[in-house]
Amino acid sequence: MSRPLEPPFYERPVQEVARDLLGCIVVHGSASGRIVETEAYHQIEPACHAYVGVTERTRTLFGAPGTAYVYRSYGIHALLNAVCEDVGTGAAVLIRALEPLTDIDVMFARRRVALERELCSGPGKLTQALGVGLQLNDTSLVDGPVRIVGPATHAAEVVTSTRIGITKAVELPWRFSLAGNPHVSRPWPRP
DNA sequence: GTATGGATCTTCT
DNA sequence: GAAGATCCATACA
Repeated sequence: MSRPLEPPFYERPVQEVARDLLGCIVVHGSASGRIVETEAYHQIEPACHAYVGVTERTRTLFGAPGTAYVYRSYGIHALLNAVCEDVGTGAAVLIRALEPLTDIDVMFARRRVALERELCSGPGKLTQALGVGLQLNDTSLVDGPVRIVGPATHAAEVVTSTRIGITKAVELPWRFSLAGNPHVSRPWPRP
């Protein structure tokens, strides 16, 4: 049986949630994909948007656990996060990569790429493939329109490494991915 | 295969 | 006015 993850799942340390989200499924309409890569962000470290406190942009980050935080990156891309921990705490898990499961033909139509591994292998790519946009900011990941369902179904080891694309707090090992999965956004660092 | 720069716009200083 | 949790096309090796 699979069902949407409930708020208590998100109301835990954000690093635990990031690790446990691997293998769960993101669903939007009839399109879905398995989470294979995540990153944790928390207000205590400067790479997180919430580090500067509550602003119009970051308000969602301090909201209820299990809420979607969608924001625009580099003026072009929409990035999907799952808000974690208590109300009033700015913490979220960035969904960085998915393994496409259903409605793959629709994803190809949205993405206009040739290879399946190019559909969702990056945080800006997967939102485009799923049709997730900024209008879904501050919506529920429990009741939809975008849902994350569990329990996790995968047999792979979880690899921990450092986060990607940031300039502050780069040393924190808060990136989690499934070992050997071809749909991750970047290869893993050498052992 | 790796390297570089452009696109494009919100947010905060 | 500058920077940013990115992606893609293009150039070169």
